[in-house]
Amino acid sequence: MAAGQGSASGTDGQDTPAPDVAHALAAADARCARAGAQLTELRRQVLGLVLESDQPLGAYALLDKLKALRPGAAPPTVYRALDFLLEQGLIHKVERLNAFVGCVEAGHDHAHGHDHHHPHQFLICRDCGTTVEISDHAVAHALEAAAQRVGFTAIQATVEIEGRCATCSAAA
Amino acid sequence: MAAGQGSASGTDGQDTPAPDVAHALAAADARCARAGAQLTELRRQVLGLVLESDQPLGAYALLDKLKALRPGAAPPTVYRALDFLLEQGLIHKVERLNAFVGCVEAGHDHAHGHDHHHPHQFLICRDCGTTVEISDHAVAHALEAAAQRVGFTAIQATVEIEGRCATCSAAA
DNA sequence: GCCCGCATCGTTATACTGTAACACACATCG
DNA sequence: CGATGTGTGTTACAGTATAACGATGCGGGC
Repeated sequence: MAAGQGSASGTDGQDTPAPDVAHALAAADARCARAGAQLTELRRQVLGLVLESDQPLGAYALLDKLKALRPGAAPPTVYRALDFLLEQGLIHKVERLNAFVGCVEAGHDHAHGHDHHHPHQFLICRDCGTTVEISDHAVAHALEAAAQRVGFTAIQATVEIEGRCATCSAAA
Repeated sequence: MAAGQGSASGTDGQDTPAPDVAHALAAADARCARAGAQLTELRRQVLGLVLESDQPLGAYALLDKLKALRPGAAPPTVYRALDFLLEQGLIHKVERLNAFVGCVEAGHDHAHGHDHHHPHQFLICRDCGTTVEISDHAVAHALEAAAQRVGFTAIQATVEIEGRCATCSAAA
């Protein structure tokens, strides 16, 4: 079993045995422990699959991968795990793609007390589809200010910028 | 032709409850004319339905309403119209709700030359579900700046802020 | 007039995304 | 032991969106 981490399924040229993933999983463990949440085997597997991919994965793509580890997996299997991971802030959903990515800050060890969602934004390249997560505080502040201006109390923001990444810009 | 739309009546042929809607439709006409696009009867009907609603409408809710005007309407009927209206910037999609709203700026008469998408943001209340569109330039600039900081060329941004509207905040 | 290409729309079928509902296993607690 | 709560397996279904093909109508070139 446990061979699951590295050579996923001949994805692309990049075959990362990913010590990053192992580290992120350990951080996730600590985070869940602090939050009193259980990072079960299933949830860890799903998180691992999301983290392994450098690009957003749809729920059913994830399901396909998960089936290699859990033959009986069905849609609710993966959706329940995803819901948990979203609640814990370990992954984010890219609404425009109906897909999920590991959270860039999940690996950071914050002082306890900061266990919730952090502001984040996605940059999605129209040409190559590459999706990058950033966490820009100026954007967060602008959003907060804009909301307050109309008496709205912001809790969480979905920000997804579509455009052209540096690589594709250079190519064009 | 007695396809009533519920409220307004009495006026001859035209069955438009809101003068806002009529105005917006006229503006849409002008806009499409300038863009060399055809605002056909179907598209105008769908746009009218979206504009009539003060809240986001899902494609199938829209389809149900459209069936009153066009018995044969099917999913592609409404999706094609929505695609056109999105391209023309006459409506926006709220990704988190899989729903569509009329564009707040579509009714404004801009100097020609400004026929494309404008920056916009949605405020979605968790309690009452009310969705409001704003167009905050500070947010737009912050997004642009954040993107440029990583060499990304922004073309269009989806911004949806979830939280509590003024009314629901006051109630709580 | 006639043909052709194009955009629009009708129609059927299907793919993709997400949930409801119920059953079972196990752990904790009185 | 029974009761409760969480996590998971399993079946079925709801909701969202698109593919594919046909029919119509309109404008341009012959």
